Amino acid sequence: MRIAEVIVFAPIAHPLSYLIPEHLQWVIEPGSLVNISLGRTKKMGLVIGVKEGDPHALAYTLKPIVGTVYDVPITNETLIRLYFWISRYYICSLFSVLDAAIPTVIRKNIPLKLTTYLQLSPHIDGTIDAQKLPKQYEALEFLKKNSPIAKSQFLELFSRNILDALLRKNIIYETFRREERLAYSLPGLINPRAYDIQLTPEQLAVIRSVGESLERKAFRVHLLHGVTGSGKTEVYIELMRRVLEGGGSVLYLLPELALTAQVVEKIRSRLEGFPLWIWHSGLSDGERRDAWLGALEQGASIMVGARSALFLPINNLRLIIVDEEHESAYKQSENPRYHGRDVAVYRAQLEGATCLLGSATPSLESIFNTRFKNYQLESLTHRIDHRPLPPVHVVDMRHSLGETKRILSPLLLKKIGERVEKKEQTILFLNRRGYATTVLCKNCDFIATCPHCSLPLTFHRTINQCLCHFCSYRESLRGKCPKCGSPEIFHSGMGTQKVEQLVKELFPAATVARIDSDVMGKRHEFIHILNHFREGKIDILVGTQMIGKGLDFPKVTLVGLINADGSLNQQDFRANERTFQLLVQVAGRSGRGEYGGEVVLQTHIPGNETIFLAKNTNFEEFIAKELDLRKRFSYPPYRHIIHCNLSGIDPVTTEIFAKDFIRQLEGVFGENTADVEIRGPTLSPIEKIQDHYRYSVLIFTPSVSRICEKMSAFRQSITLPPAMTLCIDVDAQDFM
DNA sequence: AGCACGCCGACT
DNA sequence: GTCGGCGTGCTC
Repeated sequence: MRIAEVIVFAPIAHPLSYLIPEHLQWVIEPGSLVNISLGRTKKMGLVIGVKEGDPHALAYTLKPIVGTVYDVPITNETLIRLYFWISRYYICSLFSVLDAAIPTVIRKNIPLKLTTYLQLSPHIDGTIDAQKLPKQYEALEFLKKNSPIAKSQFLELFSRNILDALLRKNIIYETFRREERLAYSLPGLINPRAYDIQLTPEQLAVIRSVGESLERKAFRVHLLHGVTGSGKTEVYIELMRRVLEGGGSVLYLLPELALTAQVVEKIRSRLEGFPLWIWHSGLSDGERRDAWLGALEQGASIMVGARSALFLPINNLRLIIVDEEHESAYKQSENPRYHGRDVAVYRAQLEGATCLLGSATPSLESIFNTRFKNYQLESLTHRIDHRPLPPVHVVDMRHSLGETKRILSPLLLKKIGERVEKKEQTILFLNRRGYATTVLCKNCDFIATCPHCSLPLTFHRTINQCLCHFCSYRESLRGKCPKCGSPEIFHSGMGTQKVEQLVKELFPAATVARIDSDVMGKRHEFIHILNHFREGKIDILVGTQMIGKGLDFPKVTLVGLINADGSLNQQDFRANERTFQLLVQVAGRSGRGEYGGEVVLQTHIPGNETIFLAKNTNFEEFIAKELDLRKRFSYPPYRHIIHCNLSGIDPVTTEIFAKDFIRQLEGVFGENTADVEIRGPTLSPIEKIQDHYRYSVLIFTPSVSRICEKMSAFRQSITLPPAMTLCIDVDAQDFM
């Protein structure tokens, strides 16, 4: 008898076996979605394997599979291996992986939505008297120009009666068709520059190198480090073309959906004729279904999407591009807490495909991998047409007093004024991460730092002390700055609205727009603002880091970074890295066209090394310094961190449990071995969320694969006290 | 996840 | 005596 191994859509750690009934013998394969009964409830499951076996040899009786949801498998063995790997590596249930990997529309098998259309009959008997029946006449004239038309659209213009009359007279008839909801109908950005592309020698060299991997059809990872404005997208498109022409498919990943429209437009204009699909969280059920089934059936296609697109069953996948690979938005913050970039690399490995990671500011992890693993580094060192990187002016804001000057320095104001006069564009950029209550001396550059962790301390009002969240070191800094004199607890809080309002007051002649999370919620409004900005209808754009990524506006000649140091105060060993990336990326928005450009960077710590290196876009030196620092403290990328977050209502029992948790961990792994170092527990930076106190336990390890199985077993063995939750975050990106 | 079983408090 | 709380455990 044939037996199917089925993962049930229920939190069961283990696959269950089901009999394959005779009539489904040749239908069920790994990847088939099936209906099964579990206990006395009906459930859905995914077949992950089929084997020959004797059902009577088992201690329990097997139930038969009730039926299949589709007549074809909706996923494949490669993806099944990917699910298992994610579950193992990220220490989460298979159920949670499937939940993220297989969308509910696919699980529900919702019938395809048909839209009713109205079609003008080819032969019309007689005419309609324009005098007697003016409305019907009008409708007919309209239909002559607009047939076929969606019924709903027609009814917005004409009444129900008119429609019925025309139907009765057989002037029109109803038809049904599948809704057109391919990527092509996406409301997009206005087509960026139409061009005749002349690739630079540097670009050609990268294409040649990655092209070799594509031809070899063996797994390989390339990291493309190309300065802002160096034409990375052109390289991607050229490589995509090669893959598509050879009959392969491409997956193009972006860290967030705000960027998809722009990229899709660019690809569409350059790679016409190849099917292109979009995948992100904003799709409707129908769009999702179309994209999934389209990917499954169609070869030589392009899929542009967010990290969840990694789970699409793409036919003959040859190339995965991870754009802006350094972005921490690639990390999912709910279970399964996977990193899109790392899963992309693993999927490419399973597929025997090429993986291309690209960024102007690659992550330390990826740079590390080019040196110590097998990633191949590719570089684009020049901007297109040898345009220079914009000069950066650093403005010391420490002694700025007064409402206006505290936010906009005289230099920045002067330069904005010049742009407004010359009708050039300005982007003003706010670093929103600037809310941490770091202890920072206004007089000298002193930042209170933990002596054991090389991390800034956070001031806690409740205990009136500075605390390190990595090792619990605490220190009273009341009185004076240990370096000079007057200490002050500094926090830079200012919103985009405030800046917008101020700029409007100061430059009444200019058109000012703002993009922040409020606007981002509305996709159309966001695109609308960007279109207006591109068309030059907006002079000054104010926003947060959302506008700092990948956008290409040739007429921007000034970028102002209002609080460049905000993210340096973060309670996180990646603070330098994030700040550097942010500053370089945002500065890169300036001077992309033929007009040149410059950057004004306002900071309270002008002497800070990260800011200095970002000012000069000195990537090499930044990497050298930062890698050295990480090595000294054995932070990533030298070791991985598994962040365990324990939270409970009562602070005392939660802390006691956290300590007990560590004791048990040490029981499993030993106290400090080469494989595992355990730190904590410490109160989390956000110590209380919704009345739950949160404690962090950090596990440092050189290899997650070596310990994840033990971790998983450990997690299952412990019983959590009531109202206590445990989150395990492998390769955590933030420790809040 | 469901849905059982199971062991303790307040009700016809 | 039973109804019902939700703690623990199993589902091929």
